[in-house]
Amino acid sequence: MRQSLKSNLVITHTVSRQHNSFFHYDSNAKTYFIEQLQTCKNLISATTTHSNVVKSGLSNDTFTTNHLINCYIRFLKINHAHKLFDEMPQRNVVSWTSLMAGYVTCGRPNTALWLFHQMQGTLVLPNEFTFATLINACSILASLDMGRRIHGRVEVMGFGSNRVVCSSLIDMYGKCNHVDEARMVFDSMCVRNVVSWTSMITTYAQNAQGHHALQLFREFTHLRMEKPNHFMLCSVISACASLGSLGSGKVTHGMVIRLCHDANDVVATALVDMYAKCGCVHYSDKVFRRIPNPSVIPYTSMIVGAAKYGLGTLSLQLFQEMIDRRIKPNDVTFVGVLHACSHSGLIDKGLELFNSMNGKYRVMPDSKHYTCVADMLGRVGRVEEAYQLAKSVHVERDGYSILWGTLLSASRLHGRVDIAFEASRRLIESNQQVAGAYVTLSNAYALAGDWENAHQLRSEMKHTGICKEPGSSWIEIKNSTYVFHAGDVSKCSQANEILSLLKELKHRMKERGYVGRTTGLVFVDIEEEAKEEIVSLHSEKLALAFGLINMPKGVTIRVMKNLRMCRDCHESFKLISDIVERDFVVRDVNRFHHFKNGLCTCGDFW
DNA sequence: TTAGGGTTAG
Repeated sequence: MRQSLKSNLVITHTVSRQHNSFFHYDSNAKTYFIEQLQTCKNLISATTTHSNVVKSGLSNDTFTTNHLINCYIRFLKINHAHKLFDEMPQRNVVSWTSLMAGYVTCGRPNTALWLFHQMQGTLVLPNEFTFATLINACSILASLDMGRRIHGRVEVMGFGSNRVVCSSLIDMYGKCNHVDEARMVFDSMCVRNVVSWTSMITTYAQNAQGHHALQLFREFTHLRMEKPNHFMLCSVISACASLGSLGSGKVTHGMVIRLCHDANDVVATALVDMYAKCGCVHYSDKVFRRIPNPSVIPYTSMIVGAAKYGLGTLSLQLFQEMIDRRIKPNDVTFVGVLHACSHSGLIDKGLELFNSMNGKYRVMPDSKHYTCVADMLGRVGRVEEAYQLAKSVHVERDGYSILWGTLLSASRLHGRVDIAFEASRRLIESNQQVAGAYVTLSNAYALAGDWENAHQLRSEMKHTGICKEPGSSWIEIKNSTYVFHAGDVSKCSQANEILSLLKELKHRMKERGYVGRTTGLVFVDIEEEAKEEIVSLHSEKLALAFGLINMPKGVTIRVMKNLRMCRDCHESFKLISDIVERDFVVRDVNRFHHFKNGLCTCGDFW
């Protein structure tokens, strides 16, 4: 790399002879070079200017060299930047911080931390820019220990109230899954801005605390200090998705449109994901089709959404479409298409895609893909093949438990107690998913009629104090959330109604040829997992059924005609109408817009 | 008068 830099300089030296007016240092030349470095559009221009800087005798000037370093970093030429840094007679805090930030940008956060270690051996002191960069490196690495140590230095050196440093700290603690520490930093801030609020909202959203994320977003909007930007809206949409909260998701979508962020691809991708997770893949598709040139991420989001909804053919069509448009799939895309094949019974196609991953698409299969294939084979009863696959691959710690957990479920489902036993043994030995492994193995014994072993395992769990938290699932109906815990319907006021509905659904599904995963075991005390399964299995259909009961179609659209909405709201309504069904729109608009004498005075959806 | 923070798919 260093050799190529020299070559470039030789070439550009020849070129620059044509207009060699910068052989001597003067301040105008310096200003000109800096402007060139800040605005140059390609590496050739950068190296040409570099050559002229050298000829003009400015190569020892710290300020100009810092600009050169940052210019090379802009083109991701970190080795060029580091060589310049090494050759500097005098480096200041900007030189150090620029190079550290460059390494973070180039995906080498560890080198940035190593540079900080080197810097501590000099007389140059770090400033708030340096700390923000270092904390960002810790965030990427999810290195809590290093992050805490740098936080300590931040406080000692008096940068603890800097807004940018604090926002980085919130993000770092969030990425390390330490929500309380992130909140402590957030609460300690005297002045916050949209970035600090976004960091905290994102922390909640990414740590399964969607309700807290939405609550904080409400607080932010009530303050009316700044408008939410696309970063914040993305996190809010993501929180709605994690909660499966369609109502909040649609309201946030309305806000996205009103604040003119609907053309942002990242926001649109978040919406695609949110609608799919809320069970409205049809809306996902509408949002997706409005993205002019979707990259691999929106495509993958749509592929995964369709896959989870059982629309395997749609997933595969989208996959083919992106290949035709020369968009390169990545590892996540393959998780999506394999998942689609698995859930739609497209085994041959799934195996064909899996086998072509490396050769045709240059994506190396990893534990996620092995698990998808094991799941795909297991679902159709090809448990032996799934078992052979799992035994033949080497996977890391987390991937290992997921892969063998999948094998355990498949073997239990198809009565292969031998494989279930081995999968459980592997999980218990690896000290992961231990309680789940005990319960599933116990169920496998019960399914095979081996009640003695089933009870013995349960006794063992009691004696050793292994306890599995009951699973739960939830649905949101008309802005209320209904939570179901495995094996406990007593807290639900509509238990009888729900159970009779489940029976009815099960009956109809059987009529259509559905073969249940659970049999008479479902209502035996020992089988809490089985109950969990039946509740989660039907929750989506339950939501639909409740929808039919409690949300009749035909909420009159005439109401809208009597209302005069402000122009913004009217535009929002028109756009949303294009995306979602009308009866929902009417409810949403009536609920979240404020009307006075038939005139919309709405300033905010919230 | 150069360097720093928050977003989307599994």
